[in-house]
Amino acid sequence: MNVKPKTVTTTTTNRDDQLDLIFHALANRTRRALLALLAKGPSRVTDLAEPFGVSLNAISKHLAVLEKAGLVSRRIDGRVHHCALVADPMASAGEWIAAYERFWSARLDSFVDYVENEMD
Amino acid sequence: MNVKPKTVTTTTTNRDDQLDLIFHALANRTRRALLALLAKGPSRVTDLAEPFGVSLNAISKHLAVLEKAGLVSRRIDGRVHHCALVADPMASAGEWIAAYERFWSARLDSFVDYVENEMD
DNA sequence: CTAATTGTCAACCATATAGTTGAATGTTAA
DNA sequence: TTAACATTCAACTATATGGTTGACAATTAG
Repeated sequence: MNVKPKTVTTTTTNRDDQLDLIFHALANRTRRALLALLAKGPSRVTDLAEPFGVSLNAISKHLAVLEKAGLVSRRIDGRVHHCALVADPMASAGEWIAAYERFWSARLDSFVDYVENEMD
Repeated sequence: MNVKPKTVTTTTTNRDDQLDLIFHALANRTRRALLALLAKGPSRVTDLAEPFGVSLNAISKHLAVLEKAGLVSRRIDGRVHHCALVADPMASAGEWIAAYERFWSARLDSFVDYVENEMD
């Protein structure tokens, strides 16, 4: 008796925490642009910062936010940090959004119906 | 010459502004829960607030954020405000995310390959 | 060894967020 | 007409955000 498990498999962060972090990370255009850059391949912090009109420090902070959301990984090689895109967490966000797909496909469907019946 | 158009079709908010608003709106679990409620049908503000352990005012503010992002519409009928889900803007966010799908489908693909070749 | 490079840390600032309480507005019901 | 109801507005608090500058630690190059 009283054998309820102590390790509750709390995945450290539950789904809501994770979605909070991911959506928050995506809610900034500079961070989205950083992800777009990383989609072209891994890159050093300085190179990532170069296209933006803000300080290296600001980019460093943005990368920390992305890292916390699991969207960026980092390999430290001497003094240079190589950052890489980790898109997997976006799948969670995408799935969450996809659950609402039927609510916006309706309009499209009626447009399709309209087009399909236009020959009448 | 010098006939460049003056009305640049600035849709008042450009795509980045819109994504900022949408992702920010989604980056809060209470607001996501509100959208989930509204997915079941339109609802009055008071009814929306009832399941949450926060003040009506807090919910009122969350609804304002969702409205600003275009995710909620409101029909005022006397003293009661009827809120409804407007999922369409989610499509933009979904499309943005979908552009990264190939970066996480890789893993899934190799799993599919593995399964498909398991008979060898 | 010294100097330049890479990147973070620390402190600071202005603004935004999420929440509160209390008052105000408008609407419906008794 | 008065009282209850449905919401927002206003003011306030605590914390987070995005940015800055300057210092620091570590690595590499001259």
